[in-house]
Amino acid sequence: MADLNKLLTPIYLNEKEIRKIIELMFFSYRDFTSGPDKILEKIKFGRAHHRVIYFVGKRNNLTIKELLSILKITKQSLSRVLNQLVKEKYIVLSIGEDKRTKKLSLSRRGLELEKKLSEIQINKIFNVIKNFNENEINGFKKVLFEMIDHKNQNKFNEIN
Amino acid sequence: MADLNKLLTPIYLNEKEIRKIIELMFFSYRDFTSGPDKILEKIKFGRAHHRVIYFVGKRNNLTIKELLSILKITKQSLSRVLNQLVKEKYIVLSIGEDKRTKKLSLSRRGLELEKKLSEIQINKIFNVIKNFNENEINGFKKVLFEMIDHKNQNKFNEIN
DNA sequence: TAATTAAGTCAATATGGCTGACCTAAATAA
DNA sequence: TTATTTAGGTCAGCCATATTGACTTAATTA
Repeated sequence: MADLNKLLTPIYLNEKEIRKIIELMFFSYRDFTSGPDKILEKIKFGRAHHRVIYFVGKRNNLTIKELLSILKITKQSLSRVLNQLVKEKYIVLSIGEDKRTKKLSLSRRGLELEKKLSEIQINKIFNVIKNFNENEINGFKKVLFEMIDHKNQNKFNEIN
Repeated sequence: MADLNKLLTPIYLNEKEIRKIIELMFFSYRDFTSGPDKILEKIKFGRAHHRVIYFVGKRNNLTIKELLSILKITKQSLSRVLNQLVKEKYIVLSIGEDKRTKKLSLSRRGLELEKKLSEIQINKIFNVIKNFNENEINGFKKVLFEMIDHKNQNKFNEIN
């Protein structure tokens, strides 16, 4: 059975090859986030601040609830980060039509920081994928998408 | 110029499309690590323990220095995690030919945990990529590889 | 009017990083 | 042979990010 498996399984489905993917995920994600991390450090922010700025920048007038459902962290965790961003005027709050809700948006200052941080990642991705053909890039995106838990794939689709 | 760019830039190199990749990286990495995280939680370990177990399992008789150069964390950070793994008998230390060095290897217990944790990620990847053709999978791997900082790509090649 | 929802807050806890300072023992270079 | 470098260890303190649990307020909805 094990031998039959070896005969019938294409090489790219071997455990050894799959383990390479595990490592590629680790190394690439680490280096993918390291650029923004360095800038954030200077202004005493962390990766969590970047995420908030990123998604607020993407969807202006996001409510806290929506943001929590994207980030999937507790409101207590978000609270610390968000309060800092509001206090330091990167993010502006306003009250929604439903007066229980609050809408988040980037200030000019916040938008500047968002640009600065995302630019690094955008450039990195651009410089990588420009050397690949459309099929390869689509393969990359489709595989990554399928690596997202089924229940969370909707979230990606919702915001895009 | 901006208009010319729009005319000449393929759609998959647009900022909007690249931002999707940023999000795919975030969501996929989060869900990729969530499986092992749940198991680790039960035995009061974290993701850092998984990494150590993973790379020691991959390369038996790894030295501390080599492990540090893969993980790129400080020895003080590694120390806490590693001491726990040794104390709880997941990892065994022995002295190298160069008597200043120590070699790390997994105990039977450690190997069992490694299997249990990696199995989740291996199965997840297997179940995703089995539905893709070889070109798409290669595209995926090649793009991920190129997302690794140049200076760190060697590290991936060394261990593979 | 009662129940639910959105948001906020206080407190305690855990994990995973970091810097800096300092130590030991072994290997290597001058 | 002595001096330097290297591998590893340790103590202390700090910071960021996350968690759980308990409780509050105000607005909406049943």
